[in-house]
Amino acid sequence: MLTIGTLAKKTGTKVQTVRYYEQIGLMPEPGRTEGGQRRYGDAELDRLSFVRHARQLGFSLDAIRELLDLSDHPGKSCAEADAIARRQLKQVEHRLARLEALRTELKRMVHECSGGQTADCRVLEVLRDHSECLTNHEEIGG
Amino acid sequence: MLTIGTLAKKTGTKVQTVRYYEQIGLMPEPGRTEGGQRRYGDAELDRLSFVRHARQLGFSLDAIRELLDLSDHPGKSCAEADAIARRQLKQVEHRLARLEALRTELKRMVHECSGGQTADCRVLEVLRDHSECLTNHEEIGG
DNA sequence: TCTACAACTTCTAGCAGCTGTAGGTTCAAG
DNA sequence: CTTGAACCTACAGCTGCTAGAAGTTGTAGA
Repeated sequence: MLTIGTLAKKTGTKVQTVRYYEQIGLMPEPGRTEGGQRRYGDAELDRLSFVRHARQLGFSLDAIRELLDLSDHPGKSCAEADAIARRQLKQVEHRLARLEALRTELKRMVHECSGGQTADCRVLEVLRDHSECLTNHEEIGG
Repeated sequence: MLTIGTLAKKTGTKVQTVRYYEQIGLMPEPGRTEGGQRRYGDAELDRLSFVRHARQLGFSLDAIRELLDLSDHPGKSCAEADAIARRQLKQVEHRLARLEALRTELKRMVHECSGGQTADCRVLEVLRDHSECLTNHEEIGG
């Protein structure tokens, strides 16, 4: 039986985060000691590892909820899990494209800065005048 | 003189966001009509455009605050603005590297999914077992 | 067995950067 | 003068945690 601290350490999670996952129903309510402290078994360890790994791959908590549900029903079609992963892949590729455009623009800004006074700063100038950009970056980006 | 709605439309911002920027001191308190409605001039339009453009390039509101301050003092050295932009470029490049690793992993997951039952789903399997990953993705990523 | 103290407990608030809603007021066109 | 879109304030909510306060439990060493 693992304490919440041990479970957290084993999965690279903060204790508060484990409790948060329990609160939002992503982790089950675990058994407790007489004094009221949480104790976990291997099933919970596996589940939390799954969650953390999916988070590392950028899945949202909602997506993870779906994936966990699918994982809990081995007879279901794999298609749904596949769709979720594909959706995530699309998102990642979309963000990649955006970031690449941003990198280009930032590089250009930085490159053109001659190091004088802010009155002539290319960085500020580009920010002031959108028309100087080579790419469109309409969406909020990060 | 522009209403807040017109200002918002011209800069691709939501009305609430403009008020939010005012609240956090990123935008100045504008003049008001007798009835209490905000009215903006060209200076505010320029400033908001600057802010939005910087947001699109992924700068944080704090970074933007600094950039605005530099922009307001044309005699200052350009070095600070340059440093902020370089910092931002570094962040973008870091995120790019992460996302590229994620894309690789997601592609592999999706590619290997044969479309059967969830019991044999590669997507879920990979999530369950981190050791199947080719890359390390320790940080939270997206 | 006692003591010390790390680790646990709940509760609440805060972070970024907005976004949405409720309930009311103002402005401008017809 | 009426209508109704757009404005006003104030505050709650979003994601995914994270930090702090104030108090309790578990366990190792003396």
